[in-house]
Amino acid sequence: MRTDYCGELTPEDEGREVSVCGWVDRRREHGEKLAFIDLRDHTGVVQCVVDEKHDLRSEYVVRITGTIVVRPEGMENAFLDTGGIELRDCEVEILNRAEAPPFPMHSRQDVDETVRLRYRYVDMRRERMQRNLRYRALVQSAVRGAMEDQGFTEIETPLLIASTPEGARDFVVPSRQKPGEFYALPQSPQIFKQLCMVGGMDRYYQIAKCLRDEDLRADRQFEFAQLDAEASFVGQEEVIEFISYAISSATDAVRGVWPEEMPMMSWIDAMEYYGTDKPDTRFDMTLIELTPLFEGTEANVFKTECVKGITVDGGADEVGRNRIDELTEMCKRWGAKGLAWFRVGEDLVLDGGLTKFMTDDEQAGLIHMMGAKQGDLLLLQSGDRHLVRDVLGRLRLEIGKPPIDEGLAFLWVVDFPMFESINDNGDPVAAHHPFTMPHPDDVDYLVRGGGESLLKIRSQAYDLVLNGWELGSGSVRIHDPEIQKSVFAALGFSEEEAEDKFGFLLDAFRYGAPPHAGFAFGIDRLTALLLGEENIREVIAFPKTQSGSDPLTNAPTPIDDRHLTELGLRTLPPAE
RNA sequence: GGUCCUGUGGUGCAGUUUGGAGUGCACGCCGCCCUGUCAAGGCGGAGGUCGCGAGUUCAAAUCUCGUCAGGACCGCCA
Repeated sequence: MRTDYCGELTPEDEGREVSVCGWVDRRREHGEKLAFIDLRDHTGVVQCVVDEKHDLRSEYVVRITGTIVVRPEGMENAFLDTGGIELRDCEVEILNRAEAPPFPMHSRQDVDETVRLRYRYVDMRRERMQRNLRYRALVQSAVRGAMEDQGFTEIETPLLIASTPEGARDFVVPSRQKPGEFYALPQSPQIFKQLCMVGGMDRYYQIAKCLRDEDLRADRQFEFAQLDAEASFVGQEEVIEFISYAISSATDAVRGVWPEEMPMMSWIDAMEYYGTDKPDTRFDMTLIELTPLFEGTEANVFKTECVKGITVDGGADEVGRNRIDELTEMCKRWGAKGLAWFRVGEDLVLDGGLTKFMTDDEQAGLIHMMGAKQGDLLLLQSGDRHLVRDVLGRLRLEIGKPPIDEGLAFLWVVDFPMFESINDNGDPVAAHHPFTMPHPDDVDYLVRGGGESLLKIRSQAYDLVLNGWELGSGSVRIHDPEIQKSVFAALGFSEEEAEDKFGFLLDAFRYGAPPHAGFAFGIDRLTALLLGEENIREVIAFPKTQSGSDPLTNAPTPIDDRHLTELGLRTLPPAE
């Protein structure tokens, strides 16, 4: 049926009779005896000269047979890859007619996303989705290749698994054979990959679909793909090497450049200097510690646990009063009391409502510590340390964040704490999952009811960040059942609870578990960022909307009563 | 659960602040003309419950309330 692809024809094909198949991209008619038909397939577009009567319309599916001719001088189209040639003496065979597409096929204007998703099969023909989905495939293949190179074996893990109460909300599947009982869809293959390590598979990987029933965002869908990996007899350093290699291969496949070595930063530095555990290191504007400067100050605003500030270069003029008010409102929404600001004027004189409460030394010290120069704007937060970091971190992004497609800044964040806080029952809240190995120097703090000292425990957990997005995370796992028991105990699980939820894992660890460590990163997020897309829906063939529905298939849909009965289910009227 | 933004022929927008006849622009679509165009060109035409529902008003795309859909974000996502 087809001898060649449209986009691959060149002047070297001159004289060949070829058959190409595809969709009518555009037609330019010059009376009954001459028409130019641009025929499009997934490789590109080629101009076909049709000089007989025909009835071709946009998006008709056709096969065109003709002879390749180098275009006459002056008729070339420099904007088209095949612009040097055309098909002559064309015979047109209409394989299928088509209605006019519901939106323009060219990418020069944005189209409402609901309409694109409703007609995704048409949208997919357009350049953007063709490019994105093909690059996504390149990412996956590069990642697979990199893992295979490093001795990893692909193993599939089940989709229908037991529900675990930890972590995100599970998607649940009713059991027909055991009415009233349910499977859960995996939030990640975490437990299975650890079992593979006990099973002597040595190095496992999988591009796994994971499902979490939590609200959707630009970087979150119900279901997403991750490169999931685990290796035996290795620690953090090796895992970071494995994953860096896979990520670099993917970056090379898409961007054509192998990234420089990926820098590392401790979790505590990320929090203190960037106010977040996923810093966007493409720009500076770091959080500067000012607490010592205001020790013993008379200014009430700064009589707090922590004072930090950021410097906006040239912000004194660029950031107007209205904008400052706007930023202040944002800070309040984020939980702050307000926003302290100072403009640095001529001779480094500070201008701002709070200067009258500050001594000359404090003002001079502020300028010095902030590294400020004339024309800068200084923004300060004071209060509880967690809040100061958080608010300033958000403010920093609000003011300085570059467009998502500008540059690539990978960053490994290491030395996460084991527990992120103590809840109202006095139990610690795990920062990562409860199979994470504590830092060897900190194991002694790991006691039930340890209170605040538990927060000092570092874990051997690490994240990979790209342009301020969390790409993925991993850890060295606990392989010693005794340590695992004390972590469960510290978390406030009773022996029975631990046995009930994870007994099979603890059992497995008794039969010779090797030391092991692993990682997982999101394929959707990586692909989106590599392609400069700010939304993972753009790299997913059939994504859901923010409210979790699919405009194409209308999922989710009700199921009929007979089906419900078979599953032993009954629906309740919607809650008030 | 919450905050904010958007909804106007098939598509993208303007019109809404300050109420006065479905008004306009670009693309697309349909018909006719056109033998070298390539985002072809020329002439003509069709196409609308201004998301939906209530309210205010002599009068609502425009103001108010509610609701639905989409999006960004907060919460949530071990």
